[in-house]
Amino acid sequence: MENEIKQKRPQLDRQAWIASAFEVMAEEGVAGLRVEVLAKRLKVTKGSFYWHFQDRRDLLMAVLGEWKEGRIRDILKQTRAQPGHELAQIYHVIDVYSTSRNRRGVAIELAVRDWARRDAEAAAIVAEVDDTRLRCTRELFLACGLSQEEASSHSMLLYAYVFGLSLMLYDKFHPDIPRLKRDIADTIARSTRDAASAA
Amino acid sequence: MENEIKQKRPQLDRQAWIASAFEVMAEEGVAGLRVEVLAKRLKVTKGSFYWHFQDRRDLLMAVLGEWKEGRIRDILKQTRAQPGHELAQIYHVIDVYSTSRNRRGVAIELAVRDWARRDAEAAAIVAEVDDTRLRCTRELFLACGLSQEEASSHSMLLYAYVFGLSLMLYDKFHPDIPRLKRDIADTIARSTRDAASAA
DNA sequence: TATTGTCCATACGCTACCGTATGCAAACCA
DNA sequence: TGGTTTGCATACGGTAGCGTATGGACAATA
Repeated sequence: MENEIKQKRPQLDRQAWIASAFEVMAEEGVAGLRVEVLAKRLKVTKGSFYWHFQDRRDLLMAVLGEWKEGRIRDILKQTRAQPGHELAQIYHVIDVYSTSRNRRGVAIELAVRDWARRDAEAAAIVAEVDDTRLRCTRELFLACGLSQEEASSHSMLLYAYVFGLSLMLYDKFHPDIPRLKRDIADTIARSTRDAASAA
Repeated sequence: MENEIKQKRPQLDRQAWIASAFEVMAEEGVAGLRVEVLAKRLKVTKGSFYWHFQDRRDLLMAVLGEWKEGRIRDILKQTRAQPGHELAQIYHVIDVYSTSRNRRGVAIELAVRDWARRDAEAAAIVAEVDDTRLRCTRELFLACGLSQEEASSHSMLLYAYVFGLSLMLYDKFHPDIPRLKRDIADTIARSTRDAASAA
């Protein structure tokens, strides 16, 4: 009876629902995150959903919590530089957080931020994540020799630039986008060296 | 019969619906832009709506068209500098397009861009607007003496920064945000002078 | 083998929408 | 003053979605 493969019910848990929720959020945004749609994806009915979750908001809050933890873990990891290699790490962060290398992550990021514009709890989480990220990159700039103020402003510029880029549609603008991005990364990171060497 | 004031029906036209649609979009995003909700706002029923518009998409396309025209008009206006004052104009653009001075406009901007992520027609419009804006600010940088490549990358950095900032929640990060923004504006605009004077 | 708990299906009521059909009053016109 | 057009109201059918209630299959347990 080899046709009986996978007759075992997957036995869903909250994690499976949450994982699937991230998928839908990346494609459709928070508004598209519907209980019955999600159920169809997982090939069960919403009866299952309401067993694992109290209601839709319960899922949303779980997604939010997981997103926060993941994002904070990630920024800590991406900004952990070997002493003396902080500048390289800055370039690395710019690269990793750019849309081209991280389409799915950016889509989720934008969905969460759009959500946060109308939901206080989501806004609080986003604020925490932003604060953490800003601090982490500031540390890198500080290690490059910038002053507190310079490091703060460069950190904010880096961060705003990366996510701002993900909002734009710029294909028509320039024939060599990769070069453009390199130049911009240089502008953000290199003025560092000027300031550092001037100090 | 002074109680009869304003018994005159406002006689709605497409413009009134479109204007109201922008309001709703700023608050709720495109997903919140529902025919019956809009009708309730205008104190009529959707019978009126379907007289002026073929369907919901008809309204959305009208909104999109108006948005595009307005944005292109605006960037042309904001980047029209008196010869010799291009650098000041760059600072002006950064200021005008920042969230704090233009909350409603930014909200609409984000709503449209969120929409564009899932709708090809909206994406085409956004691409046009982005291209126009990028070219306009590039002209300013060129007038400041930057090379083509430098002007392009600075234009893109300026633009991405401004809209990226509107995605962030950074109140906790720094005690003096205005100063931070000034420093960033200097970084974006001033490296201009370095490059120009170095040339 | 009866019992209980786990996990999901089915069926239901309810609301918010979309779009259509039709009625209707006021304004314009002849 | 009767007819036509304009601009909206009302009523209807249909879908999608939320949350609840309840039943049932299956596994572990006793």
